[in-house]
Formats: sequence, C-alpha cells, structure tokens
Amino acid sequence: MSDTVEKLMDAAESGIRLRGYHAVSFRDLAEELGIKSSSVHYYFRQKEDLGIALVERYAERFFAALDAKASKAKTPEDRIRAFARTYRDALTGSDRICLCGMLGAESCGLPSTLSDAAAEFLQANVDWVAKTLSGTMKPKARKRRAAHIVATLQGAMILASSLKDYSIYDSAVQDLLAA
Amino acid sequence: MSDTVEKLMDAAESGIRLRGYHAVSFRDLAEELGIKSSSVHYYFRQKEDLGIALVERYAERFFAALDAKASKAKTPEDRIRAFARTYRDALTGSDRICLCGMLGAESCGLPSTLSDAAAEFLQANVDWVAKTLSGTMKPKARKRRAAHIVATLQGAMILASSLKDYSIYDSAVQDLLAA
DNA sequence: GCGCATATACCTACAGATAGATTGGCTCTG
DNA sequence: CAGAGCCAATCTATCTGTAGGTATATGCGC
Repeated sequence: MSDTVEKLMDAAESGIRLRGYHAVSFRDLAEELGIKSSSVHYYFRQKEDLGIALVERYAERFFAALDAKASKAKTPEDRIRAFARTYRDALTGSDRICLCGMLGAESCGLPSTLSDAAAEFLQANVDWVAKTLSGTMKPKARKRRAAHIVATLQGAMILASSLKDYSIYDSAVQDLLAA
Repeated sequence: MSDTVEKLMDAAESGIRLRGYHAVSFRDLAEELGIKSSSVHYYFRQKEDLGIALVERYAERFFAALDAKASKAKTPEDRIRAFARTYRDALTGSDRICLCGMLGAESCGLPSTLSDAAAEFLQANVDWVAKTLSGTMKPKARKRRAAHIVATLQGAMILASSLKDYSIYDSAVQDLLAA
C-alpha cells in the first residue's frame, strides 16, 4: 500500500471518528495531504469505497490488537478486560470514538454497503464477547452480557468525547467489570 | 408555537436522530413540509439555531417524561428502571437513537454552542442518575455507576439501531440492571 | 541500448447537484 | 395598515464525481 493511500485513510478515519462520515469531504482530505481531490478519486472511486476500506482496515487492526492482548490472558474475565483495554487504547491513543460506533449511529444515512460493514464489525464484537464468556454462563445470559458490554464501551466513548472527560470511560468500565 | 415550527422541529429531530446533523438540510426539511427552504430560515436564522432549539425541546420533554415515571417509583432501583424505560420509549417509539447521543458522537464537527448543549444534556443525565443513587452507594462508586448506566443506554441504542435488532437494547439493559 | 507500450501517480478543468444563507416582496388576517 | 407567514430569486460556497491530460518509471522485444 502506497504512502499516499495510507495517509489518506489515516486522515479519513480520523475525520470520521471525530466528526462523522458526512463531515468528511474528499476536498478536505486532499488539502490535508497537499494533493487535489481528483487524486483522492484516483485511489477511491467513490466516498463509499473509501468508507468500506476504512472499516475493513479498522476491523483487521482491532481484532489483531485484541487477539494479541487476549491470548496472554488466562481467564475469561481477563479476556474481557483485554477487550475493554483494546477499546480504551483506541480512545486514549487518539481521543476519538470507535469508527464503527460512529458509523453505526449514522447508519440510516449511509450507503447500505457501508452501514452493513459497520454493523458486521459491531456484531463480531458482540459475538467475540459472547464466545469468550462461554463456559462461565448460560447462553441467554451470555448473550445479554455481551450486548451489555459492547454497548457500554461504545456509549462510554461517546460520553467521554462529548463531555471532554476521558476519565468517564474508565469510570463506566470499572463499574461494568466490578461484578 | 405555530404548527409549522412544530412540524419543522419534528422533521429535523427525526432526521438528525436517524442520520446525523450533517445529513439533514434545510431544503429536505422544507420539502417534507411542502414549503421553501427560505421559509425555514424565517423560523430558524441558522441551522445552528434549529439544532439548539431541538436540544432544548428534547431535554424538556425527556425530563418531563422521566419525572412523571420516576415520581411514581418507590425505591432508587425503581427510579433507575424508570430512567431506562424513558430511554427505551424514545427508542421504540421511533426506532431512533437519542438526539444528544448522536450530537455527542458528532460533537467535534458541530458548532460549539450546539455540542455544548448536547453535552449539557448528557451531563444532566449522569447527574440525575448519580443523585438518584445517593443513599445507596458511596460518592465515588455512585459516580462510576452513573457513568456506566448512561453509557450503556446510549451505546445500546446505537447497537440496536445499527444491527436493526431492537431486542439488543433490552438484552443490554436487563443485564445492566440485574445486579 | 532503443523504441514502444503500459502503469503509476498525480494534475487541470469542469459538470451537476446541493449546501446554508440573504433580500425583497407578496398575501392574507386581524 | 401592520405584521405574520411565506415565496421567488439568487448568492456564494461546497459537494461528489468525471474527462482527459502530463510526467515519470518500468518492462519488453529487438
């Protein structure tokens, strides 16, 4: 992957996670890189294509980071903690909410391929947590707990970002994992 | 408040909660009401003014509905349940996420007066929950629990909306309030 | 080592649509 | 007649997306 594509995707991901899909334009991205907007179209024919590429890259990186952390964990509880830490690293490393949390919120206003991609990431998150909890809980309780955990992490990011107080994320997660 | 203003605000609130602030335009709103976009500017000089009016109306209605439900509750636990139900009614009554959850997510891309208004609503939510928990917990634990509760509800709405499965909201909340 | 094709990585220029916003004026009602 | 409510016309800025061109590099047959 060329340097320009990488920088383009970095700028786009950052913009969407901060301000939303519709607040990011090819022109702004181009300007940030010192190129023309038509050159952005050279790499991504449509904005939708860029969005999907971003979700794919994001999902890859997220699950790679998650696996790296979770594989060291001994207990299911520790693996859930690794999950929360992976979310937290994304937040504190950049002060940005989750890409797919943002796209999930905007989903009704997105091209359906893109909202589907974001939904897939979120579902994969819930599934990962549910799978990780297996052995410790019954299926129904596990499903509820998984939804709860992912919802809390996504919501806590938005809360922290809106209130400009990132300790809120830690507060919410501490209480979530206290039980 | 005239009929047109009301309808305008309804359409705008619905659009923002479904698709986000930047995906809603004066032209679309006007078209939905069968008037011209210049007439929308007659009622709201700038888009920002419309946004702020929406948050104010939303907050008023939310806390009115919340107080009506919570005043009937006997225990702190029941009041928290009333809080979750108020959120849920907003979601299931319209299949839309919270207005201020959406604006909170987009906050970095909004006029600061608007993102401040959204943040104020979210903070008021956290404060309400924290206040309601007083007597049952110590201050620090209360603060954490309040952040946790609001984060979960906001996140659960987004999850449900993105996955197009509103039972996810109930799952998350059931697990949240089980303890 | 030369000529030619092809690919990469941009560019200029622009189309067509849409954004938010303004000005001035019409019409109806009290 | 005054004001509320609305529209026509228009401005400027910006959006996504397209068409076609240019400079440079790379590979390939001869």
